[in-house]
Amino acid sequence: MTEKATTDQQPLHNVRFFQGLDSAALAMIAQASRKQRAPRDAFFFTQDEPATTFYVLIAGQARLSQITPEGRQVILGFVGPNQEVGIVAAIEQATYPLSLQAVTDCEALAWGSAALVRLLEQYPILALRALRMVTGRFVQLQNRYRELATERVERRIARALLRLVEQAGQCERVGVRIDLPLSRQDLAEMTGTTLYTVSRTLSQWERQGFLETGRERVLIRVPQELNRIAEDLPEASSS
Amino acid sequence: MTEKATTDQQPLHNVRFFQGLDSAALAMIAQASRKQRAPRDAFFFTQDEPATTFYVLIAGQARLSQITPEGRQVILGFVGPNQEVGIVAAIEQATYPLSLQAVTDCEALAWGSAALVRLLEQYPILALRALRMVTGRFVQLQNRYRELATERVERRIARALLRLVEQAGQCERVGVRIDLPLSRQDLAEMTGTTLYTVSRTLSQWERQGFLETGRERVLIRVPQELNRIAEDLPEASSS
DNA sequence: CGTTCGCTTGAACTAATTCAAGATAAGTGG
DNA sequence: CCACTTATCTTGAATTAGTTCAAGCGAACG
Repeated sequence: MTEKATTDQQPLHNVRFFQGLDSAALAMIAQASRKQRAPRDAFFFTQDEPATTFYVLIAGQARLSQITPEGRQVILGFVGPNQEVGIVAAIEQATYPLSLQAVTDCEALAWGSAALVRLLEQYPILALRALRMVTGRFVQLQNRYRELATERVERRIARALLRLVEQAGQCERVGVRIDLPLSRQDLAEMTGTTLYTVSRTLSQWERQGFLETGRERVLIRVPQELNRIAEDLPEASSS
Repeated sequence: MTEKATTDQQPLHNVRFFQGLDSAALAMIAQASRKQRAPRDAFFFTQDEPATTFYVLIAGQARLSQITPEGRQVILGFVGPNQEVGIVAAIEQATYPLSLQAVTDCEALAWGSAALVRLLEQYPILALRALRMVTGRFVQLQNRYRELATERVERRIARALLRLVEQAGQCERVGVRIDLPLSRQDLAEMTGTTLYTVSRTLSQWERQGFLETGRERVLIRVPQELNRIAEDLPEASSS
């Protein structure tokens, strides 16, 4: 399941968390990692288990989610190539506050808590980098919280799709495809609604020609229209 | 409006952020601060303005809130004595992601960005402490996000009240009073609902004898009942 | 080739919002 | 101290956005 990482291709220099470190440092850091693969649907870690590992995703997409006591799932977001996750492993006694599950086959570099803490001590800039990272995520989550508290479902779905375009958009001839398996249920769990409402909303948009959908597949033909819905702009007039 | 802080009473040793530092260090840190007062309703800082200052509240309670583009307010939480806020000032070029407004007369210690960064460098443990702090807040916010996405209004209001008891609960003869001016509108903005729904819900609870309310005032007589509603426990039987 | 899984759609329902009107309490100035 | 003003709170009635339930469709999969 795990193997020593190859250092000869420097996969870390695209990772924002490590940006600014020189090649020697990156090589050292990569050396301390182990490569880990996770097939689709496998969990990197699950909510409430001790936080022992920090990951940088190399390939694939993974889902950050929480399960409510009643068994309902809430999707907090996705992690893609060159994104890091699990900084909480730097904190002693911490447990993961959510689960990370591969939605496509994934490949990641992994560091244990001890190694991570050593890195933070050895390269003090990383501690500040980590702080900036978590703060950034915090701000994003705040905005989503506000969105959930104040916006209608339709707009929340539009926003979720636009975020997914940023995260995993793949340009096609006729628009942008969201390059990960995405069910109606997933979208519902991302926006705090039900799969029925998502289905109805997507159907409507499909009728209007904004997008095309299929089984776990969304292709956005006219992102501007989604943007208009998300931002409450006036409808484009033909004059 | 601001004056040099007095160091002779060491107000910092109760602040979790500085916990573990020796008295000499605390004195040094206090020396670098300035004392700042804010009368009720004054803003320490507002959303989107450059983050220049890190605060530790000494006295009073202040409200963290965001305003939506449409002008609706969302309350993210409260800050009380010995709690710190504005670590984002350590990040260059950052702006505050929300506003901090005094809800009672407040007194705080303040450090500018430069001083804060110097502290983080001088006492490396503080960087890790800051990381832990933000991570902790992040986890809390995640849970509230999940709550908002999955729970009914009644339960969200009960949870908000219980959190306020933790934050600003004052024991009275007949129960716990929430020791800050708290309108129905405030509670609505904390729970993503309307002031009407909050009013109806509190009225119902008052009829049931769980609490007493007044103008901007809530006294919780039977916290266990709120807890029952918040956690969906069975109703207490008299057997 | 049948079964599973994801998706759609209609119809009934309901939790919560919105609107409206009045009650209550707190400040303000004469 | 009282009248006046303002802000908060309450409650009913109408409305609605979104949920829930149910039934059926169609593509993928072993």
